[in-house]
Amino acid sequence: MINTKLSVAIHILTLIATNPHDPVTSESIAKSVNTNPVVIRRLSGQLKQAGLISSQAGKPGFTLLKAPGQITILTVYQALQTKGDLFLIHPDPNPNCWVGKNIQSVLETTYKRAQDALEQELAQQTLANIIKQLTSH
Amino acid sequence: MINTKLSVAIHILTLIATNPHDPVTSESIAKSVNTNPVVIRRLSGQLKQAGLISSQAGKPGFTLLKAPGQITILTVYQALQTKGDLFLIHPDPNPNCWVGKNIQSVLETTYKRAQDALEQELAQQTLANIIKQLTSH
DNA sequence: CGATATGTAACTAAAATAGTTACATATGAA
DNA sequence: TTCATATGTAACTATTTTAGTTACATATCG
Repeated sequence: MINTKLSVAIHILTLIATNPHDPVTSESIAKSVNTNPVVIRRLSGQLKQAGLISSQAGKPGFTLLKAPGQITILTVYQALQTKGDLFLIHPDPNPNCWVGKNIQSVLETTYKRAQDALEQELAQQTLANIIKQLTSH
Repeated sequence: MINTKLSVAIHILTLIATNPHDPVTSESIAKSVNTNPVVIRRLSGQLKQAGLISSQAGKPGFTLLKAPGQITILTVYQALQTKGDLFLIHPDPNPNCWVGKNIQSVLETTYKRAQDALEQELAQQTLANIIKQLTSH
């Protein structure tokens, strides 16, 4: 299961993108997300490292570094990803068993296809897309 | 992240499918998976409830109820699923904020597409497929 | 210089994950 | 009919993940 970090990250980027003038601080974002400002700053740190936003200690607010149409949800997803695998495989099946010995590598292939399909779809959707849907609400 | 249950369930079904004659017990499966028999029995219970296998208390072994070619990985995945959502959305964004108020429903749509893409791919792959790949190793 | 914000480390609480012990119940061979 | 053996489950524990919080160092700018 994919945790709420992606949702919060998209929430953060949306607020920054739709408020290019007044500074959107971790404090104000936290109020909108309804969480602690540190949670926001931890995520903004990852988004910053991925080159999606910029910020400076002491200076309030964040700046979007790419156009919303250029930021795909896959990019955001990958910015938060530590280990790339969506599916977990049981770690030590019995190597003396015919199935146990080979199941892991077969599952890897199976899972890779599924994950590719997921990521391909996430690559189709952009921040601009999200914002557009939000405005039509 | 999707936990190891799906991997273990596929492992279970593979062992049952490839040993139609001698009884494959939770004990022997556990040895191949390298885990506790109770872990296997818990999963077999869910596979049983999904109509994929049958068993009787006291009688050793499990029986596959469908041809391996008719069992898709999606079916197995869904047999183990308690709540259907792959992505989690942060639960209570601020309803007084324009973004906070609508972000959840927009993310739902976004995530649904991604999950659909994943599931469509999982539906393409069957137990027969897995077994075939295993034998060619 | 001081109010305010970002950047992080460290800690806590809650939930998910996986494994284990214990035991009730059904089967089938001796 | 009895007993070894297997499935079916409940209950408990340990580990890891997830999310939130406190505390504080550091940078900005009026």
